[in-house]
Amino acid sequence: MKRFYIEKAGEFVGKEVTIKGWLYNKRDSGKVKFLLLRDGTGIMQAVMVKGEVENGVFECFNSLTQESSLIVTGKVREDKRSPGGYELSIKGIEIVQLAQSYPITPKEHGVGFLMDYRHLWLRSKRQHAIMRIRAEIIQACQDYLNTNGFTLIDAPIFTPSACEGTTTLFGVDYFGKKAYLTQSGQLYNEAAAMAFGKVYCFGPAFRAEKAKTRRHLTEFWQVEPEMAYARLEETIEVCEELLLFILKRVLERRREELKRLERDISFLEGIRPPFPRISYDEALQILKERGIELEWGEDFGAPHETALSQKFDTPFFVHRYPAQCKAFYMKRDGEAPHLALCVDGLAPEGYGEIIGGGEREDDLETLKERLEEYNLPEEAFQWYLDLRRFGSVPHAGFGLGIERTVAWICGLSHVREAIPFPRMLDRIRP
RNA sequence: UCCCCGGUAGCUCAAUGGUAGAGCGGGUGGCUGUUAACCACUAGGUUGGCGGUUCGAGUCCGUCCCGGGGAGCCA
Repeated sequence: MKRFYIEKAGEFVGKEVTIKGWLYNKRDSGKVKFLLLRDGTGIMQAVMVKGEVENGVFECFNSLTQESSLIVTGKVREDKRSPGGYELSIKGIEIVQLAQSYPITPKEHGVGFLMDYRHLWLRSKRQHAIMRIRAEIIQACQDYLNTNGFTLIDAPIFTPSACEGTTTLFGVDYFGKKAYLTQSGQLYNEAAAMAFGKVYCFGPAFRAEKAKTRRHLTEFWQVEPEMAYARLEETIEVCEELLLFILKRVLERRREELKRLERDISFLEGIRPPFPRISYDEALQILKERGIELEWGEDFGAPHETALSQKFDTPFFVHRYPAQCKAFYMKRDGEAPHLALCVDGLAPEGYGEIIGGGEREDDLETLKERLEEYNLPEEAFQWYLDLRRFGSVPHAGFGLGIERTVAWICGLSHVREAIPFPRMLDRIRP
C-alpha cells in the first residue's frame, strides 16, 4: 500500500493510515479531543472520543506538548468540520519524543524573535508555504533551461579575484593566500558558454555590502544563463520566457501555498507578455512625469525603482544604462558608446530589480582598456582575456535573483523570509 | 556607515517621575465537535548593560549593546 501523506489525504478516504509527524496544536472539549498533526506535506486534524478508543490512548492526550513527534494511526474520513476537509479518527498514538516547552506559540511574535528561532520557525504554515514555492521556482528555472538547450556548468565558490570590484567581497584565507567568496558565476559562465554554447550556473553568491534593506542578503542564490552569439534583444526574450515559465509553474503546482500566503493570485494570473522594454532614457522621462528628477548617469535608487515598478502590471525591462554606472565587462552600444548594452528586469508592485544582465565586451583591446579604467589588475584576468584571444564571439547573459523572485511571487515584505537561513548584515545565526 | 523608532514576565504589549500589569504561552481543574476553542484557579520580573539627575527612575540625561524601519549600493 502507498505511504500516506497528508497532502494526498483525499486518496485515502475510508482507509486506515499511519501519520508519522509532529503535533502542530491541540484542542479538547472534555470527552472529545483534537490533534492537529503535520507531516511535512500538510496539516490534518485527528480526533478521538472517550470510550471509542483505548483508555490509555485517550488519556495520553493530556501529556502531549506542541511539536512532540508522534506516529498516529487511524481511519481517514471526509468531514466538513475539519480544517482541510479530511479528518483522522484516531486508533493509536505512539509518542516518539515529548517536546519541551516550544518557544513559538500559535500567537503573534516579532520578527527578531522568530529569526532567532529560524530553525523552528520553518515548521510554521507560512514559512512552509514560502519554502515550497521557492523550491518550485528553482525547479522551474532548471526545467526551463534544461529543456531549452542550456547545459548546467557550475561555477566555483572560491575565486582568486573580483569580478565587480573588491569592496563588496568576503575575503577568506586559502592556505595562506587571499581568496574570495564568489559574487557571481558570470566570468566562469562566459568560459563555459564558449565551450557549450548555452549554459547556466546555479548557486550562492556573496556580497559584503553593508546594506540593511528589505531587498538585501549577504548570501543569496541566483541562476545565471549565458549564451554564445546572443545579443541583448535575444537575452531579454529569454528573460521574459523564463519569468513566464516560472509564473505558470507556480500557479499550476503551488496554488494552495499562494492562497495560504494570501497572495493576490488573480494579479499573477493576469500577467501576459510582452513585458514592456524601456530604455534608461525613457525611464528617466517616466520618473520626470511623476515628479522625480534624476540626473543622467545616476543609477536608480530604491525610490526610483519603486516608482517605475508601480507604473506596470507586469515585470518590465530597463535597458541601455549609462556605461559609467555598470561593470567593466559590459559591452557598449556601438551607436551610442556612452550606453551599456545591459538590461535590468524589474518586478511590478514595487518589488524592483530581480534580473541583471546584458552583452559582454568581446574585443580584447577594449576589454584591456576597461580593466585599466576600472583599476583592475590585468594579470588576474588573463584567463578571462583568453576568451577574447581564442575565438571570441558576441555573447550575453543574465542573473536572476532567487530570493527577490520568491519575495515578489509570494508577496513578501522582506527577502529574509525567502531563504531558509538568511545571512544579513548583523545576522548570521542560526 | 548614516538617519529614525524601540528594548518591561517565555511571547505580544500596557503602566502622569510615586505600590510593575493584561492577553497569550506554562501548570492545575472543568466541558462530547473544537477551529489561534472556551471557563476557573495558579506560578512567573535585577524593566538590555554601565553611569548620572532626583526625596524617589520602567519613565529624565549620557554612553554602550541588541532589535526593527529607512538610505547609499545591488540579485
